[in-house]
Amino acid sequence: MTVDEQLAYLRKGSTEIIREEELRQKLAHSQKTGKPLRVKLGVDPTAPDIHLGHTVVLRKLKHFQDLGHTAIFMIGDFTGMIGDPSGRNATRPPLTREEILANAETYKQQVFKILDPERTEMRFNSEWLGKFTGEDMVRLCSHYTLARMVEREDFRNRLNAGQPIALHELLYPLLQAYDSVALEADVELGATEQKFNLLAGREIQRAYGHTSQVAFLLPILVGLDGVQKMSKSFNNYVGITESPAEMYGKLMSVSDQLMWSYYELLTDLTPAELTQRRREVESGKAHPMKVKAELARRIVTDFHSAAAAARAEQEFAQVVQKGEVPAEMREVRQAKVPGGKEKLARALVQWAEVPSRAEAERLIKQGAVEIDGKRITDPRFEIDYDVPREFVLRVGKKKKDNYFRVKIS
RNA sequence: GGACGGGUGGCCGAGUGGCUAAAGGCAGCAGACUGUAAAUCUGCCGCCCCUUGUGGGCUACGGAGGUUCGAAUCCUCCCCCGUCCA
Repeated sequence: MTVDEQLAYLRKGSTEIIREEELRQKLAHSQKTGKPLRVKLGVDPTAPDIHLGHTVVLRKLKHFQDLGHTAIFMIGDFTGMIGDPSGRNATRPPLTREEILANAETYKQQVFKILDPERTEMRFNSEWLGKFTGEDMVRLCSHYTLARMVEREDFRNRLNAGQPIALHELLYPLLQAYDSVALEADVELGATEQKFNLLAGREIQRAYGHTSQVAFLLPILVGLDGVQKMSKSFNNYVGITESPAEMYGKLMSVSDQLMWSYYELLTDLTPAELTQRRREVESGKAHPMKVKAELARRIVTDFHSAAAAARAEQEFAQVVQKGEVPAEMREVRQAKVPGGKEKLARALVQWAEVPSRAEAERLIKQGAVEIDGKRITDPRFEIDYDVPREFVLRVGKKKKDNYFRVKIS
């Protein structure tokens, strides 16, 4: 591949590359010397489970790997004690060492679903930051000014709004920047909200006599709600370890509009293929639902397999679209009790993980509970434990995970 | 260190002695509609108990005490946040 072809390949799906010319030079230099670029991605160990939102940037890192470069997946176990202030409007309490390590471990197990382990350098920033002396810290801080720091949008907003900013939060960008020095990064990837941090990296690298990294920015994936960024705390995410059925169902539930952004950021369709699909939908040649199904299938295939995706699709059509009972469902066992019976509401808490009895009664009254296809609306309904039998229970919307096979024996 | 303002349910935010499990909004959940959705409409939205009722009980307005028949609301002390001054 020529340098220009490489550049085009990398550019897809990116928001901004600062500066693109520098990236071109770095790519050219790498090609000439045969020395791969060091491409850094740092993650905060505060959100242990990886969801599709994280994969946007991971996929880009993979693209660099595809071109033969070195991916550095850095877990900010040290900076995790601070928590990235990006996009946040309140100070968050520092995590404990144990929490951080546990989270980091989870990350480790998940990223290789996308990255090639052979070409990945897995690092922890406590490796160098843990050894930082007071003197090192003072020296690092001397390279930046308060005015510059407060320039940053989220700090400025919080300051203006009279919200607290703890001093250690100011350290975050500096430490992240120093990571680039320690790792000798040529490129750092990040979501757009990371712009400030990545640019700080460029300056700090220069201050330490290194060449500046290229700041490579990618869009933030919008969550399933179509409004907020995908995040576990908004509960609008698709985790990459979720079951095929769950993933498929969630992806099918995104709005028609949102699916295009998912196509762009979560699949390897070329820009041309993307435009084609869009045209087909707009002209009525293709049904949006079919196109969405393809998206769901592709993503499930990435994290599971084509077979799993096909099964999920079939199941979805059956359960959700036709309202049929799924082929497989979770089983719940209940011992037979002679003459025994129990309020359905109480049983739901136990069987279907309904959070409370009050909630269970609410669901019943609202018509969200079915036994063998028959809707139960009486909150006083009792389940008989006297006779051994089995039945199908549905709690909540028609989707696979809401069905249970209850066996009384 | 001082002066002033503030801390309310997952979040935002009303409420200044009883009518307040606490307005309103957001988020969430369920139902209807649909192409899976989205949008829209409707209902729900602290927990527990039952005889499911304009039912009973418990917990809740930063924390601990106190005043009162009764406190998110008043008093005292403490903790936390912000602004200004030093």
